[in-house]
Amino acid sequence: MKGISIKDIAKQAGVSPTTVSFVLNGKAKEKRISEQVSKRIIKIAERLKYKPNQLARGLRTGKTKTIGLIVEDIANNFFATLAKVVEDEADKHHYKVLYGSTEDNTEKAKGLLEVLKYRQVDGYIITPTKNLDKEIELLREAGKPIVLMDRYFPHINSHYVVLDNFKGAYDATAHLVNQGYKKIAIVTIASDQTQMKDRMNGFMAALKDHKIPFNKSLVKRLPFDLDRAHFIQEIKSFLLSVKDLDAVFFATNYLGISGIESIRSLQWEIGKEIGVVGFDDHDLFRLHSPSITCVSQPLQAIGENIVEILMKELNRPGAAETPPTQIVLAPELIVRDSSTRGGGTQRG
Amino acid sequence: MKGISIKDIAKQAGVSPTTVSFVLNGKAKEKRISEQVSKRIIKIAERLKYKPNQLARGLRTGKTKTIGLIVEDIANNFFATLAKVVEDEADKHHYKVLYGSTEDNTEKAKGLLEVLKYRQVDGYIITPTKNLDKEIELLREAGKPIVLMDRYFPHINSHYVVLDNFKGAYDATAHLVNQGYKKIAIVTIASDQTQMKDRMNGFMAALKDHKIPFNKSLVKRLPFDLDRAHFIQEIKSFLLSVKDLDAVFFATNYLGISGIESIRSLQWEIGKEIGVVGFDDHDLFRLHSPSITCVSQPLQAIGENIVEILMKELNRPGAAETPPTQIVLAPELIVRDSSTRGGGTQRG
DNA sequence: ACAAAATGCTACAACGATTTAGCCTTGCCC
DNA sequence: GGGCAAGGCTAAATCGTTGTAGCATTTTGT
Repeated sequence: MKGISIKDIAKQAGVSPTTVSFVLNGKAKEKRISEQVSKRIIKIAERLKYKPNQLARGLRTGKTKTIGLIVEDIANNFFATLAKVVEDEADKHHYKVLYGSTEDNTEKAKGLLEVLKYRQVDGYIITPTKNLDKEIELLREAGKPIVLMDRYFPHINSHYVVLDNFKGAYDATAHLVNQGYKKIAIVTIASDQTQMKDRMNGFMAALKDHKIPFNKSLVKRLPFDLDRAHFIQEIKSFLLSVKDLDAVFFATNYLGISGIESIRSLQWEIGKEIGVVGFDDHDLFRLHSPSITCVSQPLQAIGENIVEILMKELNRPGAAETPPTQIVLAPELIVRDSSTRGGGTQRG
Repeated sequence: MKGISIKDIAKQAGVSPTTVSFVLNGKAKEKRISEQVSKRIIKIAERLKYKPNQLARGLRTGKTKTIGLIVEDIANNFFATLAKVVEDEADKHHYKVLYGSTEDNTEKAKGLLEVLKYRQVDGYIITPTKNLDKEIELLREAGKPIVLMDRYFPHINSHYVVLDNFKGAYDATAHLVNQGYKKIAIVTIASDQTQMKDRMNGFMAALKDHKIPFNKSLVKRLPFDLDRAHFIQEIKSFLLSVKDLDAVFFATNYLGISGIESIRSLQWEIGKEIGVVGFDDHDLFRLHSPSITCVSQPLQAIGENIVEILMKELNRPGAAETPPTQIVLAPELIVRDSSTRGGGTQRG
């Protein structure tokens, strides 16, 4: 039941716990412990399969070798895949991950931060929610390494790794225009956060650059916390409300999925009657008939960058403030059949 | 930087840390601390936003309020969704979750167990790998609460929550037979673990009960650790190798996805030329054209049961061994177009 | 009025590690 | 042989919390 402690080893080796600690932490030379004693201690430690109690160590050193990962929803493919990358990368540095989902709810996010804080995690990877800037500032002031992901606060000088959402949306929209679509709508999430704003701006910029008239009736903003049935219902009535609708850009993966369902239940032929582009790649987009064009995020690179930045911060000496590393990765537009005018007829 | 400790409160309140601890742990009455002092302490604690250091508490009490969740792959939809349910349920009991992915590799799993152990997690939720029985026994003997999921070891008397995999596969196969399919193949993972064995057995039992001849050429067992391209390649050549193949049952979600890709690259019409049933539901199965029939697991119920059992164990007094709770949940066969002979022609 | 019981609180050890300060030898130099 | 340095180790404090044992003081019972 009780684990092996440093004392047990000390007793068996006939030395003090201090000596054992020195040896096991590789400070034998530095602390002038004889080879003889060192070897004996190491042998005993191995025989007893000694593993230091991380709680005790953490209490003493202030380092828990744990990072907190706050995502929007761990069940979402995008975040789950990222969690895997983060897990793997963190593991290389012997860190473990405590995760939590905010469901884009600021109160939940605050709660998570609090819990992670008093669990003394060493660093944070945060997908922030709307009003989390204050809390993040406080953490940062407390000297805790933080890397924001997916979105960030422009007025906060923090590390972050995000997608070039503007470019993602711009490319998607420009692609639709180049394919000959004239009346392009966007279905997005009602949110002031950077990732959604940038997508919206990218969409509008592309229209403008291609001299396509824009008006507000082409935009549908939905609340984040609808269930699927309501998403579908809202999207359907929106699509029906736009005259001569040509194509639609869904600004998140789950909107894309619900969007496809909506369009299908309207019995419109995707790629023929209506062009579709989604966000984030997904098995569904790849294998749907017709396959769905999408803006794909480089998940591996995102995760690697996040952990790399965090590790650098964690190993940074003392309170030396480093200038924030802010990485904006390029998306890839994966062109598939849903946006290439498969040769079919058009409605209207 | 430094957090507020019990000592800070003690100092401000002019009492001893012991008193503060008693009050803050709700033992004021029991330990006969006056109302006056109690209130004062509580007020100060609130003002300072005191949060107990969980490391220190864990070190002292031996309880970390953390559970270890070992899954096969957190990026897999099935496990990610379950991780969400576990997170939510654990949160209700103020537990946090440390996760890790085994990739079905026993060495990785052992490593994870070790790490979780010396991080003193209170309980474990484990998706075991092949030879993990020994380690699990050891943990159990050490009195650690453990709940296995997705699969279990028949010779180990442990708690577990699994699907009735036999029934899942049986129902799927029987359904195909009832739809008139005669030559039904199975693509599964080469594994001796219960979940795969049961699926295999369910498949065979259904064939037998329906007097459909069985032979080994109808079975393809693939190693778990292939990448998608190789899965597809293997599945394609297998499908081509079976004479008069009618229908195929894919025994895991990722095999189903690769299976669909394989069949499509063979240009066979799913649901018409070949019946298909997959395992675990997925957006792709629901929205594929044609939609894919599948055996669906009750994820919410699985997660709830797991956490419920674990919490019961965690609150169990001392070493009182409880008889293991072993829950086998019924799957639901979701019948869709891929297995209902959409009226099209058949090959051959 | 005096012992016994109840009240209200605290000192201190412990959890398991790390780390600072320092103790005793032994060896060396002149 | 006296002083100094180096060598080889350890005592004890510390991290923040909990919990046992116990110390005063007041109240109660007879």
